[in-house]
Amino acid sequence: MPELPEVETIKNDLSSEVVNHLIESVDSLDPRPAIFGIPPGDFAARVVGACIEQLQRRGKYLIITLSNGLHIVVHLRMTGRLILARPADPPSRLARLILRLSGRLELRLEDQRKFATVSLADDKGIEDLSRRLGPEPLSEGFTVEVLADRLMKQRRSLKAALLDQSVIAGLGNIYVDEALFEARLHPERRPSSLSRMELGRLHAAIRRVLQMGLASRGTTFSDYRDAFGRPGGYQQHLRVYRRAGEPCPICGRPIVKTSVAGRGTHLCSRCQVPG
DNA sequence: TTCGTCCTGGTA
DNA sequence: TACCAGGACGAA
Repeated sequence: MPELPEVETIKNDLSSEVVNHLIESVDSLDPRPAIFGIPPGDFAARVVGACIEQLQRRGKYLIITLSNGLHIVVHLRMTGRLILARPADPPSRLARLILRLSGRLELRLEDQRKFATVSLADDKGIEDLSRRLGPEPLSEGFTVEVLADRLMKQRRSLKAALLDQSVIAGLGNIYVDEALFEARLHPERRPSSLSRMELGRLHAAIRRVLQMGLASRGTTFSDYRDAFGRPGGYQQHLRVYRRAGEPCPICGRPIVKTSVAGRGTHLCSRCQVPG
């Protein structure tokens, strides 16, 4: 599941490889178009001939800025991958969209479960997208005060609030479970019940797990790969996610798997006490 | 605010 | 063979 650290890793990998390359042609390989809002032919007509100027990440979105003023917006959802390849490399059966670039380079969107989305946006479209999303948790502006302000308005569970991209951008199920364990907060706590000290712990935990995930180049269970097709390494450092039955690294009690906000949720029932 | 939907491979 | 995994969005 590509979350902030995974998308950031892909963005960094791709930036050094595809910036200043021309899009020479586009191949849409799925009868059900991966491209949202525009017929595949129109998509090709609007991007072929443009140069890739910049790659950015906003939340879990990867934004490819072109020389013609348009942006290709990619969301990998659960199983999407953006892989760099050479034309001679045989395409994976999972390939859905191929951008053929100058310099005999290809950028391929592969997706087992076909949830990934690609769309085209102008500057205003990117502004609208960004406005819909909450703050970037690794930015300087993401202070304890900002976190407190955004959580105080929430009435649902802490986990549901943290998964909402309009509250904070970039967190998904893995890093939310890890951050809540790190902060010793139960996922079903009401956000408004958090003390100043607990908010401080949560703020530090969110940043810490994301930074560690980034340092490990993301988390791979089965699907996630970086732009070169390599798995990440953070799964070896996870403390609760997918570790049900294993001893809590702090107190030794078995990690429990339950369901919160409709998502599989992993926690230590001794270290993370409901408020 | 919660649930169903999209989708397919892996697992019980 | 049925169910589970889950990001985002629309419906109830």
